[in-house]
Amino acid sequence: MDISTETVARELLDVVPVIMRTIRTEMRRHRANDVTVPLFRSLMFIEGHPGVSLLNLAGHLGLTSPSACKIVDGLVAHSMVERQHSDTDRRKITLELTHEGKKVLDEARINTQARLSNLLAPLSAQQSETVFEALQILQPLFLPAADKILDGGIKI
Amino acid sequence: MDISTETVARELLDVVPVIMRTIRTEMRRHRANDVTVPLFRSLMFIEGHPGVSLLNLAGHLGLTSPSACKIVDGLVAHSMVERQHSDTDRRKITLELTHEGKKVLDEARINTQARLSNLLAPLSAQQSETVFEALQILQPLFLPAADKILDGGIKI
DNA sequence: AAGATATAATTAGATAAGCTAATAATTAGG
DNA sequence: CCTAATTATTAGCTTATCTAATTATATCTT
Repeated sequence: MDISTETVARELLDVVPVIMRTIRTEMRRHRANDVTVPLFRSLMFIEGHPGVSLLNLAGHLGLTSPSACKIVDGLVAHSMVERQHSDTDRRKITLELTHEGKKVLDEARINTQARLSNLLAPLSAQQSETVFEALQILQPLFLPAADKILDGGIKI
Repeated sequence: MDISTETVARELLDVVPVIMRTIRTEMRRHRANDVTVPLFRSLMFIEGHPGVSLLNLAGHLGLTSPSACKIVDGLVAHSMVERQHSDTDRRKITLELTHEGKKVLDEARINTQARLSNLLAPLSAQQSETVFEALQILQPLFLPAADKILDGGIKI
């Protein structure tokens, strides 16, 4: 069977919003400490790239800097992230997870993954593999460009 | 290779938000006539199910009725949808696409699909098929329950 | 058949997540 | 040194969502 990219596009348009909605809802359902999808993704990225600048974060999230700035404001206000001026370039900031941030992130990750896992339980081993492969195929196509190269030209 | 549902869940959490962001952005980029993702999905559903009630629509979108109501308000205000009282039950409303709504939907569909198609162009035939299969596997798992059964018990 | 209950849609009011445009601070370049 | 460019932030707007309360209609119970 030959599947056109148009067909795949239509299917993406159909299915992705529904999955997204579920993810959002599941995340909202658990929160003792409000972690929404963008907050979660920010925490994930800062955990994996300690010391990133605001623009790095914005690039990864695919957001404008004001949007990322607001998110960081919130994370700092809730003591999940530490924001400091960079020593080498005072215009920049550096972002680090706090102990609290790490804790909240781990909890959210565990809970959301568990709930999604449950939903995926009916899948056969074969199906799980197909889905996994598909996600790995899709990821690089949709990564925001800014995500591929960090400041120093370092690929991440 | 054996992929656990936990692994798939983590991957979903990683990849789906990124795809979703792209879809939103692409949709926003084109709009001569502002069609956002929820509006688009509403138009699609009303097209496929003329005469649906507000609760039907809310169920399909996975939203509460006030949220769906607001969306419908907007669609009616822009003459994309006609809202009438049901003859058989005056509490209910019936929703129909207008000519204008059909036009806007077709345009948005064509443009967004084309842009997504472009992004998907690098895929091999094999990869397209994997992605397509994966989406078909995932869809039923994430469909809101209200979507499966309409008023009369009719499966859609 | 009247009154109580349930259901459908809406309104009101809140919050979060985005955006663009403008501003402030700092660095880099001619 | 002064102009450019870059980084972050602020201000102000829109959209999308929610919960709780309201209105109108239908159904059920005696």
